[in-house]
Amino acid sequence: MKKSDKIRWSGCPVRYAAGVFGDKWCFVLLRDILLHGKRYYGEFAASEEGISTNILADRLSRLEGDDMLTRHVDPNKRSKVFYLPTRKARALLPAFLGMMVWATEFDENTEAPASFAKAFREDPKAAIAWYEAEIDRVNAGLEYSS
Amino acid sequence: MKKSDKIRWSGCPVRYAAGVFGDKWCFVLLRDILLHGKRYYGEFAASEEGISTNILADRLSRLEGDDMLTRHVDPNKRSKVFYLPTRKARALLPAFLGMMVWATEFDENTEAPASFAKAFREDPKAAIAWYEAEIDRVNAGLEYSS
DNA sequence: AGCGGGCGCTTTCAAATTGCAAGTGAAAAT
DNA sequence: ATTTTCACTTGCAATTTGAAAGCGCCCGCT
Repeated sequence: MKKSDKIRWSGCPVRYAAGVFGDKWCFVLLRDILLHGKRYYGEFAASEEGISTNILADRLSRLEGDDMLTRHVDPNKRSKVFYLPTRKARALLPAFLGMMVWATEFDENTEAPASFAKAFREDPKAAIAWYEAEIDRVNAGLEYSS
Repeated sequence: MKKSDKIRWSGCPVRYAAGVFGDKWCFVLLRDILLHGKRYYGEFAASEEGISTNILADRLSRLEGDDMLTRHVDPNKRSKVFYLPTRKARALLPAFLGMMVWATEFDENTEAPASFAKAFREDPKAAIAWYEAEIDRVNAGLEYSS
């Protein structure tokens, strides 16, 4: 069960967003899926941040329940599982990239190249389209499955 | 002490953003400050979501430590305290509004009017400017203080 | 000057969540 | 047939949360 019994974490757009990904681990999972081309459970588990597997499983199923991801058994190796971003998750890209621009400006330890923020500010639509195409490219190698 | 000992929650822009406001309560506090014109401790405490005061105090000081807010004693009534958003917090507005557009599209229980998303999509800069002006307007009534 | 109330926290303690480590069971590889 | 890989699940200690009560300062009243 979720906390949604006490307060409806919907209604207000900000509260809704907080309910879906207002959590460190959901944040980095969405990053891995939307920006780093990760799809397999094992790839998420190996993330630099070191998420533990119980939390990983929990967050993946929450995101699936919130219609952000769909789960698929790899047809070529049925012991492996991958997750694909839904349209809803992909629609977060503009906001996500906006946050990245912000972080790039204010994090003095940022490792993001200045060119990224510059490109996004000059032509946000093009930057978004570029990441969308990346997502499609990664998905293309997997999408002949249930 | 913070969790930053084990993993540096900076470097990667998404991880940095998650470190600063990847938390339900920081999310709603920033909403209240950036979008709802709240400034006083008492106003935050009275938020619809019902944050408890220990968490509120903790999050306010975290946000202050992350240079998102500055704390001020009300010169007219020195038992009251208000918080002002920094330039860094205000710079989140574009990303924040982008998330709101997203939530408005996908939350079936949204209470946000369709006109909001429409206005933002048609002229994001104008929408941002409008909220910036609101923030200035609210601050104007308070900014003759330490 | 004294006193009662409002206000911004801080403390207390139980309950929920997290995180590490060690399973488990199905499927692949050997 | 046996081992290995893989995606979780479980057990348990440690951290975090949340509701409620407490504390100290400031203000307004008398």
